[in-house]
Amino acid sequence: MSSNGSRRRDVTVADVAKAAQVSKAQAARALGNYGAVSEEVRERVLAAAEELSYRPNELARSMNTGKSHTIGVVVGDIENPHFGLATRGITDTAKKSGFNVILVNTDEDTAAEIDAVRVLLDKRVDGLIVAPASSVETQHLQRVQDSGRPMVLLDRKAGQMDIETMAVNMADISYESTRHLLQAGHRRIAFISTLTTESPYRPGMLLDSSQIADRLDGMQQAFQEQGLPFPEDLVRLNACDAESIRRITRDVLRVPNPATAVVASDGLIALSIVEAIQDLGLAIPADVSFLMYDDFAWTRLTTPPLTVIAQPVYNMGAAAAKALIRKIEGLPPLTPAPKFTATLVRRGSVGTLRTAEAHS
Amino acid sequence: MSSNGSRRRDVTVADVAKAAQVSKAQAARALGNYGAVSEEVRERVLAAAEELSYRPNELARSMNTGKSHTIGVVVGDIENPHFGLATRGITDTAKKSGFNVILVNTDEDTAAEIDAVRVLLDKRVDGLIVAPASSVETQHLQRVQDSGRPMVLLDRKAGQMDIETMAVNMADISYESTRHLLQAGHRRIAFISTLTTESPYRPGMLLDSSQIADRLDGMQQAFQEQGLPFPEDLVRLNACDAESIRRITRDVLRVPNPATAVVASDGLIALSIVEAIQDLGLAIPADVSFLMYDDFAWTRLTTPPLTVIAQPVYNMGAAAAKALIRKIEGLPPLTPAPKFTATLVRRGSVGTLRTAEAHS
DNA sequence: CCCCGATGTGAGTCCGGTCTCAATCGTAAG
DNA sequence: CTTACGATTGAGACCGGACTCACATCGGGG
Repeated sequence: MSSNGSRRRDVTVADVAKAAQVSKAQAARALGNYGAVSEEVRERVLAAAEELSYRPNELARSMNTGKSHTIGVVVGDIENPHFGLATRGITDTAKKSGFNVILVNTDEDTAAEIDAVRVLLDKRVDGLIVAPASSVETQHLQRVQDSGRPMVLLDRKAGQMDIETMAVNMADISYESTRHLLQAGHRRIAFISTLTTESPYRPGMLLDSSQIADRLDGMQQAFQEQGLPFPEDLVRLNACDAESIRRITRDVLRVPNPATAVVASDGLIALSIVEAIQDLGLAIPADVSFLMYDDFAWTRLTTPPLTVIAQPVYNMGAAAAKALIRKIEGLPPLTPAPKFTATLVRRGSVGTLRTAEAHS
Repeated sequence: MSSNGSRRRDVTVADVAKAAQVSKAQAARALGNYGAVSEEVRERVLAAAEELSYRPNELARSMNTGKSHTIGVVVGDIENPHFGLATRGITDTAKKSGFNVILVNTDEDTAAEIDAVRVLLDKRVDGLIVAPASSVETQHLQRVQDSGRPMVLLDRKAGQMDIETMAVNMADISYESTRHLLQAGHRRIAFISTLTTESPYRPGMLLDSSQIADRLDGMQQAFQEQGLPFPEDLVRLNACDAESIRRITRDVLRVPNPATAVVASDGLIALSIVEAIQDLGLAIPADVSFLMYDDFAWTRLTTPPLTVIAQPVYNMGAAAAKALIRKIEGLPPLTPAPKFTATLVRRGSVGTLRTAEAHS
C-alpha cells in the first residue's frame, strides 16, 4: 500500500529514442509510422518501445494534430432505454471508426446541457451528438455551429436551426396512430407527457419540444380530417414523477366524460401510467385503451401485450454517429439523407369502443 | 458576432495577452486564477478574454497538470438497464466532482475490454471503473493496477486481485432466494445464464464470472443444508440469444422430471424466458415458478408481478465513482468499505408446490 | 537612509508528441 | 570522377497552457 510513493513518469518517445540510440525525431517517425525510416532503425525503435512498454500519450498527440478521436454525446437520460439503445448505436459505430465517446447526462435540463456542451468543446472533442433538451433555447447549439465544430442532433430538432438531425417524423406516426384510435371508435384520447412547462397545455402554446409539438399536430390533423373536435382538455404535460403521473391518470379517467384511450409519450412514464390504470381497477383494453411511444421488450409481456409506436432508435444513433464522422472527416453528408420511420405495432392494448358511446 | 471570421485556430492565452497588452504569463495567471496578479491587469485580461470569447484548451491544460478530469468507464452493455442505471450513478457522482466520463462498451468480450482499457490509458484518464467481462482473464487489469492508475471494479470481482470492488454479495442473496424456493417445495430449480462457456456446465468447473460462480455456490449451499441433491442438470449457461433461450427453456420444462422453478440470471434474458414459458402454454406460477435477478420496473406490470432480486445498482455505480475519485485525489479508501446487499422482493411469480410432488 | 520581504511582471522552459528543414549519405547518371 | 537526386537522419520549432526564475517596485522596520 505505502509503496506507491515511487514516482512513476511514463515512458516517452525520448526515452525510447535514447534506448534505441537514435534521435527523438527518428523514434517518433518509426512509432508514428510516418516519414522515412530505415528498416534497421524501425526495428530497433520498435524493439525498444516494446521493451519499455511505451504507449503514446494521446493527449499530446491530439494537441498538435488537433484531432482527439473523441466525440461528445449529450443526452437527457441514459437510464431511459430509449437513449440506452441510441447510445449503443452511437458507440458501436464510433468504435468501428476508431472514435471514443464521452457521455454526458443532462437530466433534460437546458442549463446542464449548455454546460455539457461547453465542457466538451473545451475538451476539444472532434464533434458532438446532442439530443437537445429544448427546441427553443438553442443559442448554445448555434454557438457550436458557428464555431464550425461538427454537430449532429438526435431525436429532436432545434428550432429553426439548419442542423443535420436524425429523428423520425413524429407528425406522421402520430397521425397514423391517432387514426387507428379513431377508427376503433375513440374520441376522448388523452395524451400524457413528461414535458415540463410553466403553465398547463393550451392550444397553440409554444412547446419546448419539437417532438411533442409534432405529435400533437399529428393528432389534431387526424381529428380535424374526421371533422371531430380535438379533446384539448386531455392533453397533460408535466408528468414528471410517479406521483404526478398517478394523479394525472386518475384525472383523465375518473371524471365525467373520461378518456377512453390513453397515449403515453415515452416508455418510462408508460410504466407508471399502466400501474395507475391497474390501481384504479380498470382493465386494458376493456375499460380503457392504451398506446405508448417506444417499443420496449417488456411491452410484449404484459397482459394484454401493449400496442406501441416503435422507433428505430439504434439505427438513429448509428446514423447520427456515421453522419458526424463524415462531417469530421470533411465528407459531404449522405444523400439522400437517411429517413427514419416509426411504425405502429398493433398488439392487444387498443380495443374497439361500442358504437353507442363512440357516437355520444 | 461580427468578428466571426472563418479562422480555424481558436483563441489562445497569447491572443488574450496581446489584446490585454500584458505578457502571456500574466494573462495565464489571471485566467487560471493562480499566482499574483494586480486587480487592474486581471480586469483587463478577463475583459479581453470575454471579448474574444476565449476558452481554455483542456487538452493542453491536462498535458502539463497530468490530470484530465476524466474517468473511463468500461461496461459490458449499456443497453442493459442494469448498467444503464449504474452508469447513471457514476456520471451523476462524477459530474458533482467535476469529472467527465468516457464510456466504452465491450459486449462482454474480453478482447474488447483489453483494448478499451489500453485506449483509455492512452487517453490519460485519471482513473478507471471496470465491470470485468471475465474474472479469470485479468492480466490487463493487473497491468493497470501495476501502472498505479486508480481503478475500481464494479459488479464483479477479478480473480484474486486486490482491487476495491463495488458489488453485492451474490452467494448470500442466492442462498436466501434458493431457500425461499425450497421452502415453497421446489426441488427441481433451473438456473439460466448468458455466461458463455466452451462446454456445458459441470459441477466444479471454473467459471469466467465470479458473479455466476457465487450464485451457484449459494444455491448449492442451500440445497446441501437441507440434505437435498443439487439439480446440476438444470444449470444452463450460454443462453446468448432469444433462440437459444427458447430452446433451453423448453429443454428444462418439457422433459421428464422437469424444473418446477426457473431462475433467470439477468433482466435481459428474463424477458425471453418468460416469453418462452408463455409460448409453451405454461402459467406462472401455477405451472412453473419464476425468479429473476435485477428489479426492473416492468416486473411489476406482468401478470403476475415477478419475484425479483433487487440490487442497489445506482448506489453501486455512485459508490464506485466516489471511491475512484477518492483514489485519484490521493485520499484513503472509505472505512468501513461500503457494503451492498441485494434483497429478495417477493411478488407473485413464485408459487407453492403441492407436497406430493415435492416429495417425489 | 538602507535593507527586507511581499507583490507584480515578463522571459522562457516544460509537458509529449508532430512536423519542418537542412544536413548527410549512398549511388546511379553524365 | 563529378553531379544530382532520393532516402535517412538530427536539431529544433511548434501546439496551448502551467509554472519557474530573475528582475522590478513599493512600503515598512531598523
